[in-house]
Amino acid sequence: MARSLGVYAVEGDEREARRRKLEALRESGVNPYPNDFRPTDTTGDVVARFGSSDADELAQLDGEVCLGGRIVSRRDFGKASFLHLQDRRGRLQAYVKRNVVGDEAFALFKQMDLGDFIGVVGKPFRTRTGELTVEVHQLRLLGKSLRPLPEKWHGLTDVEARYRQRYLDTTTNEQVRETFHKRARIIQRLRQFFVDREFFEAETPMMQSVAGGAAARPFVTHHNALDMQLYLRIAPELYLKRLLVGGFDRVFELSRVFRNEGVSTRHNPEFTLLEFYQAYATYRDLMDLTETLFVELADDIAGSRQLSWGEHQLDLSPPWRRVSIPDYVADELDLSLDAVRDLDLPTLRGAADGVGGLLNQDYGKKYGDAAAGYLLMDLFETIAEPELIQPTFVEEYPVAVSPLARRSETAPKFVDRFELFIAGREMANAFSELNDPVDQRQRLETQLEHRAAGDDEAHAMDEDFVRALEHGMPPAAGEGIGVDRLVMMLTDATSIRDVILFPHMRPEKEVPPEA
RNA sequence: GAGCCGUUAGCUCAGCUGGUUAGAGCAUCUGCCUUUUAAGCAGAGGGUCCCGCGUUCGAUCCGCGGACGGCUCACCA
Repeated sequence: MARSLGVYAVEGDEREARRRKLEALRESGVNPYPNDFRPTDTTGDVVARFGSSDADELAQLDGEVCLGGRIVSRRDFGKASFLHLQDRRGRLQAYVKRNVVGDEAFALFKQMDLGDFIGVVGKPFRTRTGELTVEVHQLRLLGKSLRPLPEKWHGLTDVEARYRQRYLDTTTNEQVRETFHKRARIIQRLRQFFVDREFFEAETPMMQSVAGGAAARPFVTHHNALDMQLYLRIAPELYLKRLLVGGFDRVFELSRVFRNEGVSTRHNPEFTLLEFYQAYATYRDLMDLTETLFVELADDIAGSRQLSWGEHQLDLSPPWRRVSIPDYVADELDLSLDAVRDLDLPTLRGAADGVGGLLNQDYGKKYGDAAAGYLLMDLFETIAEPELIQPTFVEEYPVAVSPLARRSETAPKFVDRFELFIAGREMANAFSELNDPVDQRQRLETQLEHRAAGDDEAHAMDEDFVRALEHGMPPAAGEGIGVDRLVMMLTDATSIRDVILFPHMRPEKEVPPEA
């Protein structure tokens, strides 16, 4: 305790001053935290109504406006003061004069600080400099703030503080608020897009006894009453397909999944995934749908199909480029297309030598075509991904890396699948769904072999899922879209933490205690 | 998980080759100020220089270890 007094003496200084004001208010009978004030307007309403009125027009008004918000700046004079009030719609200047509000209210106002929530009633006018301002007739303290706001000019720029104390970031930085408003609108547009097309919105289990549907490590938890291990889902896929079996032939889910993996500018352990499944469609149909969706979003959110994302200038105008993996690899590395399509391991190994530094890392864990499939993917990613800047559908994936996708009828070692790349990032993953239960069981058993051989990201077996397929699933195509990355693209964010309100952080070593 | 960089007042930042008492602006406190908007003027207070160990007569500064963060890479969406 004595120690913390020393450590936090400085901040305590300002907080001490605010506490004293708080006590003084209470002693004079003022409740510093009332909840009986009802604003009838917002700053946005006032600007919309009076933003184009000149000083004379405003002078002839006889109505009042009533606002609630936080004091985010103030400029004091002896017997008057200007302040800016910020609410959900923006900020507006207010002018407090002692001879208007009265001595008592003005004395109270003098005790108010930056960061306090207040309610004001007053009349709009224009200042000498022409700024729309509310002349305050009455004011109330609605919520006392005991800690200082970040510096007014630079705002809060310390990245760590911005993420850990997002409330300060959003209070201070208008752009950040805008980004999250855009995110909310994107979520709504996504939902509406699928509802409009008669997709059923599903809510499937977040806690699963088998974490299926993707290749990723799950978070593990425990259910006490049932004394059983549960996993946070890594994907909703297997449940959404059960719904295809169950008669919902168009379904989607838009919510959180959890993957126990690294944190980076592109990864957060929990992230938002949109998955949708459409019966009687193929992955090719979903290409068209995806183009339509992205273009609608770009038009609405960014106002253009020409986007700037970090260092890249993007053009989302359809149709987008399509690239076949075996074609591309054979062409770029001057290999026999037949050998590549046949997943000929010696051919691919030889090519890997040429690419350099990419040989047999842990392909020993996999067998036969699987090893060749993984190798082909590594080859492709190494040589092609850096140039997948403009929207590109990459297609023809090896069966081994796609255990839930439908086998191609023309190239049986490949599946009917695409991934969408933009700015080198994977934005979507889609395929014609495997609805052959015999093939599905076999594929998952192969995954189990990989798992037994040490690949802890191999897919798990889900017996009930296979049983569901045995009851019959309509032919369908499904897709997953990484919503956070989509938001990043549409808001020109380079870190996923800039589009997630409360990104994952290590715990602080100590939160400063009460002084 | 690896590499590089960073951490100084509540906030934004200076701080020379290791040398007396670590500075500025904003914020806070006191006084003045009724059209300001990074308001102004005068004054005051506020620091475990991220933590620990070491080197040194002496460390915010150099070395080692650690914590947290950023970027890049790896895994992935």
